Amino acid sequence: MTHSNIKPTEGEMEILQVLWQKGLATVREVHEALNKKDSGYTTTLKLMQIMHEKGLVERDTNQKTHIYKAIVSKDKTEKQMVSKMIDNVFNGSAARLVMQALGNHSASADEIDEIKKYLDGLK
Amino acid sequence: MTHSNIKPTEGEMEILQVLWQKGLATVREVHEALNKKDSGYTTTLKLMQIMHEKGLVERDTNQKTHIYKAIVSKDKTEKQMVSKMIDNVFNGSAARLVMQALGNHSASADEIDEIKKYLDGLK
DNA sequence: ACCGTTCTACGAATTATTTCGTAATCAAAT
DNA sequence: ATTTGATTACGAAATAATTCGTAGAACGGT
Repeated sequence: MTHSNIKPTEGEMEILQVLWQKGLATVREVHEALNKKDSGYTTTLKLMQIMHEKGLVERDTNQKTHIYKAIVSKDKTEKQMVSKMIDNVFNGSAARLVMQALGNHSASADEIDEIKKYLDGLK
Repeated sequence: MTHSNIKPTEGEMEILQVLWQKGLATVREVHEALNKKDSGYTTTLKLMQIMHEKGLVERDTNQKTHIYKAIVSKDKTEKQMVSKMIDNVFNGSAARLVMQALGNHSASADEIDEIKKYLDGLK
């Protein structure tokens, strides 16, 4: 691998979610989006500063209120997390993960159809 | 929920894998199964002792060498981890997780067929 | 009985992650 | 100008997870 193995922590992951969804956001916006009653504003701020050091996000500091943006791609990060779970939890079998996901999480008939279509497309 | 929300750490998860696979195992056996060059025997021991305190595993201490066994069910634990990931990473969409898992290289044609069969069975 | 090996117990060091308190800065409103 | 409120920076405490060192008990072979 030439490139960084990103491993966002759980807290960082939550923040990334918000950034991916919003595109651009201030710390305040992120903090309110995840409305955590258990932790304060400066906690979110600190996390985002650390994420900046790690290169997970970039920010525009021209204004007093900085504007953040995810650098890591949603797709890549998701793939990585899924890969890790397949390895760690399902001994490398993607199929087992899929079945566990479907058996459990009351996938709707629509979702199932969608997945079948997707599977057909794979061949 | 009446019942415990188990959240094995990553290290604990690795050990559970081994226990699920072997059924019964000593610390030594577990430690060699995960052949970590980066951490010693007593680390594995300590982890397993902590898992015992947490009620993740039980052990037979009649012999000098204790024999461990997972208490938490493989299926339930897997479901929980998958659920958590669906919520945390895929905003509640099982389908998105599935597609991300399959979009990966990791699924072989055989696996895909297996999944399709499984999907048919769901209806 | 003794020695060498293997095991458990467990405190403590290390590392990672999250959380907060406080100071300094800036902007807006009075 | 002064105050008020929102912001960043950042050290440090709090919490969680991993790792190790060492002591003591148990076992097997000689």
